[in-house]
Amino acid sequence: MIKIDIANALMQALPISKATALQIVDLLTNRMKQALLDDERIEIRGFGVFEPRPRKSGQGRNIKTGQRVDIPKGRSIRFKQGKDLRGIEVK
Amino acid sequence: MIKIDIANALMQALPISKATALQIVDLLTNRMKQALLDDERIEIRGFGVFEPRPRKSGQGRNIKTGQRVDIPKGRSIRFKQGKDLRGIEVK
DNA sequence: GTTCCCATGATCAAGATCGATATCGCGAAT
DNA sequence: ATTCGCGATATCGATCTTGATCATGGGAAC
Repeated sequence: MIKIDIANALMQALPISKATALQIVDLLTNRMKQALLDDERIEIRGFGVFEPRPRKSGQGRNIKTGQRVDIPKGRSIRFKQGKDLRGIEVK
Repeated sequence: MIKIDIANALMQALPISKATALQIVDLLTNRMKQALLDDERIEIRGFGVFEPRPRKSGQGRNIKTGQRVDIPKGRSIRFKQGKDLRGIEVK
């Protein structure tokens, strides 16, 4: 599923054009990006929670040279699946 | 940021009611949930990728009883942040 | 606006999994 | 059709994962 698929789902359920649907998707993702970049957590019950969290990790490895590389602390976004997505049966 | 905040952002940018905005948010999250439950990956360039993946884990521990608990293989949703969310500066 | 209900966070340990890097091929997005 | 983000890959330390229970607050009903 990619952006277009989501937009299609939207325009099928609402009386809007695909262009508008795409606008909406972009709008939402942009707002969410802003929030996450602003270190704000996003919680949508039933779906999941996006939580920006500091990462200190340690060191990785440069595949080319094989040498170790220090991984700066930085920050990562953790997505914790909500109840509706938990307990998924293994197919 | 919670569902209402997202809906507000939507209604501020588009000529729609808050009720409609909420509908849209629910619609999107529901469709995404369906896709994920259907073992489908969701990719939105720049934002991130939701990827259902099998988990085999091993065993955890029940805090109450202190006894080990077998962690069933199940499935988890991994969210990999896109380029726009990577390289977040540490504040 | 106000209230009620139930999803979520925190907590334990230990083992599975992730993340960062560089390059290229593929495919998402325009 | 063009552009440019993403997957795959290797290593290994940091981080996530599960279950039970209470407190908190998301979010929906009134």
